Amino acid sequence: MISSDVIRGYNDTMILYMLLGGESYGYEISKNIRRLSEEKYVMKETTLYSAFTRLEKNGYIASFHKDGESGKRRTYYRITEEGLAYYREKCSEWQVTQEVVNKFIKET
Amino acid sequence: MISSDVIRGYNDTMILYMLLGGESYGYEISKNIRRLSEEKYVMKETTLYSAFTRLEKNGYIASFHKDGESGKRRTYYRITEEGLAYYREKCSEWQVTQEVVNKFIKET
DNA sequence: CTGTCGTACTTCATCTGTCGTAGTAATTTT
DNA sequence: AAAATTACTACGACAGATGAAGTACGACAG
Repeated sequence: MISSDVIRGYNDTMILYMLLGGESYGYEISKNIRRLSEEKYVMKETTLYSAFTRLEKNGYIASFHKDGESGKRRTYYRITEEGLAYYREKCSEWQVTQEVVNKFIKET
Repeated sequence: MISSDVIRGYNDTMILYMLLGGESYGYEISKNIRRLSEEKYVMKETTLYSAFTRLEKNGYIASFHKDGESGKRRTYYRITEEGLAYYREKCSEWQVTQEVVNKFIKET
């Protein structure tokens, strides 16, 4: 199991990635992350929802409601331009991070 | 610059790696990390020293003093068997982490 | 012989993000 | 009708990173 301290800096990025394909909402994103990671990473509910608040506060995502849906009050999110820019930044940061950390890793 | 949240889970691992080559002390480790990462990562002093306390408390490193040294009170550390085991664990965890995170990263 | 720089730490207080616990409430499945 | 799943929200605790500040020794310049 992956320790959360490692992933810490990438929860937001994962969520943003999930929104690249179009709007979505908490539960769906959560399941998709789980599926995409092949069950290797499961984001905790509280982590997920607090990430939404943070991301929205930073202007990286925008929330809205769909009326006409059945009674489940879902909050949908879409990624913003700023969010996309931030995502891209994080992607290139990740490349550097990998390079750096790999220098401290002994194979086998 | 690499954000600290990403590295968070690997500061301890980096320190342990530095001790694989033999005993060392704070300032030296710090400089070596800096050098090995090609200036891409500089561990903050407070982070480094609080990591030492944690690592020692967990039995992953052991501290000692060399007498006969000039008046600079250096605290030396060496890695323990448990520390080595922990380091190896972290290394294989890192492989999984990379695989997982990479699924959420779009190239270019 | 004084001041500055580099070495080698320590203490303390703060912040951020994660996570456990718990609770609400609707819909779907059994 | 009960149980499970969906879809959240609130609250409090905790760990690790960090900024700011301070201590103290040695070397070296001016």
